[in-house]
Amino acid sequence: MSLESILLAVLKEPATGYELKQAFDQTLQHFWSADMAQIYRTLQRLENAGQLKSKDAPSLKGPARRIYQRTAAGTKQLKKWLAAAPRLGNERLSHIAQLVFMHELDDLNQTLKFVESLKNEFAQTLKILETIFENEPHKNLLTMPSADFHGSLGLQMGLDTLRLKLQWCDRSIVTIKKRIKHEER
Amino acid sequence: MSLESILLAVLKEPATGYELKQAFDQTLQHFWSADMAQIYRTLQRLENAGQLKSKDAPSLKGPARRIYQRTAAGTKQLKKWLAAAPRLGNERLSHIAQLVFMHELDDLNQTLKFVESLKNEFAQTLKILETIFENEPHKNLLTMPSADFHGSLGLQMGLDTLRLKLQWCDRSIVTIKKRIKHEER
DNA sequence: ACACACTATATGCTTTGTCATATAGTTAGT
DNA sequence: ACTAACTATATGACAAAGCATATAGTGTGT
Repeated sequence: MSLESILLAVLKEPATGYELKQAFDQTLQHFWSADMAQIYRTLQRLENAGQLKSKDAPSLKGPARRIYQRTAAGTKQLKKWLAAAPRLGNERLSHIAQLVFMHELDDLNQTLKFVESLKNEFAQTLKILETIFENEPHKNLLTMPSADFHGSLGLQMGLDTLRLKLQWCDRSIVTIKKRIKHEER
Repeated sequence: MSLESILLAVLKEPATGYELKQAFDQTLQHFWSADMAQIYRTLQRLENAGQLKSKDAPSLKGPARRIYQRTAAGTKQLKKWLAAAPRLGNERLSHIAQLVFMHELDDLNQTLKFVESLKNEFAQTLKILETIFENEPHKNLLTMPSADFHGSLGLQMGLDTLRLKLQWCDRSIVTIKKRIKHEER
């Protein structure tokens, strides 16, 4: 399971469920999202399976924290996942589905509005990724640490994809407007 | 729920669960995938909710078919979904997660192999979409039927995205190879 | 006669994911 | 003193998704 593997990956460095949730909200969610309930339960499951261990720790502010860390068994499991072939073809792009079937609304202004709001969303996400990129100490791709290098490849994919999506929005908006004008005649 | 809505959308024209599954396998899965069990059960649920109606029909080859069709209530429900704002941020790109954490394998040749296999997958999908595109009677975007126009917007997004992903693969492969050479020194 | 592929629907079981909510301590502002 | 925001973990209930498998008729090749 991907969430299990992602948690194992992040938990090379010890962290609590709460911290993991924040990591998801900030960066991870751009390729995988997870909610609290799921994270806490998955951590428990991984500990029961011996792939994580945990210890209690006091909190500066709030209730006691439970710090999880990967075990050797967990590392083994993680590497197995990392070495597997990519699993594609489970795309879930509900917004594209919406767009494709939107002719049912029989109102191109709705389509236009929809693509414009898509553009907005993409632009916001792009901004976030750009901030992440800028805050990285852009080291040389050849000499930077391997973890950073791999992260950089992923981030670049995200940046490129979002920029393309914005272009697609712009072009689509132009086309839709043209079609609206054409309809008005 | 997106699957429900997608089924409602496709079922303007009557179809059986089997035919819907084929539609998913051929084109729909590029933005939403669903398996048989899920489709049949969702159809039943939608019928119970009065959004679809079905009738039995004999089959030329095989057991009796159950043909589903959208009701007025179903259309209403569909339009509600179509008119809603896009729901982004539920990305589930396990392959990017894999790549980002692949430094744990401590073997850039594995990373290289991984990106190469990604490239292969993307290239195959692109071929499929290009075939779909070519088999369309490329009508004028201004005058073609509205359903085709909306489909075309979605298809264009898919084509653009895949071409970009292929470019990303190529650039990444070059970079990884450079890093491998750099490491060898 | 037999195997295999295809058409066709359906159920059982399990895993994942989502949403709401309970509990509880800390900090900062009004 | 009160409230809101934040830190922190957890459970209950349910919806969605995934995987295997049962059932059964038809057509094709060997």
